[in-house]
Amino acid sequence: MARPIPPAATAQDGERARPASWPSRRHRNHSLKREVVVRAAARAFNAKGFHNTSLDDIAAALGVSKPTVYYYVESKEQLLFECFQAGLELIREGLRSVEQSPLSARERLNEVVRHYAKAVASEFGWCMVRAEDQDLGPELSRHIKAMKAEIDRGMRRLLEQGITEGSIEPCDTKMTAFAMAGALNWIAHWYRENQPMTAAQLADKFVSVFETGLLPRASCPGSAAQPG
Amino acid sequence: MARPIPPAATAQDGERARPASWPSRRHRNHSLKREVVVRAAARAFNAKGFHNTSLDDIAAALGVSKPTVYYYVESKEQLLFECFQAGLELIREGLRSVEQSPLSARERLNEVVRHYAKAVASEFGWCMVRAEDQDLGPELSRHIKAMKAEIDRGMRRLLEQGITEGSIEPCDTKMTAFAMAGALNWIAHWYRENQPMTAAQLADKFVSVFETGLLPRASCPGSAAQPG
DNA sequence: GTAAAAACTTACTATTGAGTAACTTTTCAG
DNA sequence: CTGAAAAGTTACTCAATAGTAAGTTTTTAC
Repeated sequence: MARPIPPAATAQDGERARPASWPSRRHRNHSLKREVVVRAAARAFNAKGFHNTSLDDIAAALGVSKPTVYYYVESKEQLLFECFQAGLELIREGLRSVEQSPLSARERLNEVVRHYAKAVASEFGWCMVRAEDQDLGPELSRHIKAMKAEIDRGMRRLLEQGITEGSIEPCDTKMTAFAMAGALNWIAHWYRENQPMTAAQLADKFVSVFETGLLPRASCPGSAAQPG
Repeated sequence: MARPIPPAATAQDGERARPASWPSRRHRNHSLKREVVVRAAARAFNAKGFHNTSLDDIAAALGVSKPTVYYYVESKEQLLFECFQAGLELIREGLRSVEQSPLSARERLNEVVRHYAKAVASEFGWCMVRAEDQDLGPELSRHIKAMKAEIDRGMRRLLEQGITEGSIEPCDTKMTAFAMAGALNWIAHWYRENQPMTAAQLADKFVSVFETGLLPRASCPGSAAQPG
């Protein structure tokens, strides 16, 4: 009896399938299962919120008992942190991916926005965006804040570069970055309940919203196809 | 002994000072004190989050005992609901305030944005934005969702009108409304910790960010002073 | 002055849920 | 086959806290 965590869950939903057999053979890999646990936690937090989810819930969702969850993870706080981090890491990847790009700053920023939107629409999006730093101890909280600050700096720098090189309209870079990040973060609130489009389509929509602005520009020919 | 809730707290921080003596004389008015309790709850939730705030905390902040809080309010859930509602009501006021306005749809939308930003920067902003509907029963949750939907409809309608009349650049009104609301809601996350400007200044900044967009428009003369 | 209503108190109950101790089963190296 | 390590289990502890019961003080209507 006591069927362990179903290994199918690892490659089950979304995400490109993992190399199938990586560190050691069979399904008896600790870190792989740990990942499954974190993912289950993310889904549970997603559905019911952090404080309304007990570790018994998470265990039940996996078909195991609570101490098994503790066998893989140190505490509930740690579990939240991992979800947090997994989501933020997706965004940081987006920032790194354009570091060497020859595109204009605006196009690079758009690329970051696309990554960002997909990260927030992922299963970790809700945790990343909704988790309160008050639920993490000072250590972990500081770590998360540092990652967030890095993302903010990266976006502002792209805005500044774009303004300097002329691919982005001059603006208050701080407020613009805040507004963009806020709009993107908020996706986590509605996307899971209501998925009228794929994350990629959604990402493109947001790029377009950020680029356009409310003021009419129809009288300005060619502005929709700016160089860069 | 047992000094009751200090009436000074009502007019203590921010917000225009209340008429000082309104419904009945003396400080023995039930609904006035109830308001003080709700406001204290908002501040406490603001500081520590809903689930990390006990009713003992709120009572202590007011210098009374927990059953006194229950004397004014039915449950913790109700307390959250009131905060929620207080914030949303500020936004709805914004929407109503422009209903009869002769301004262009874009200017009316800007006015709504200004109201919205101020509401989110208020002491109820955090609750309104961060409270999870999972923390409210089905009844109250439905009520909140209805109010949110109304706000969304109002913003979309202004966008549509603006596009029709030419004061707003054509766009995907649904996504644009989502992005704007998200950016505004997110203000609640950073404004309380870091208040580099007044709520009014902040509101104007956001109006400007939404209007401008990232695509350069410098080559388009006169676009900054559109009619309407 | 006095009795009833309003406003608060102390001192509980009852539940939930994080985390652990101690024991059992499964897997696998040799 | 076998014993030790890995993976799980049952059955707890213990603290926090939402909410209440029952009694006390304060206010005010008359």
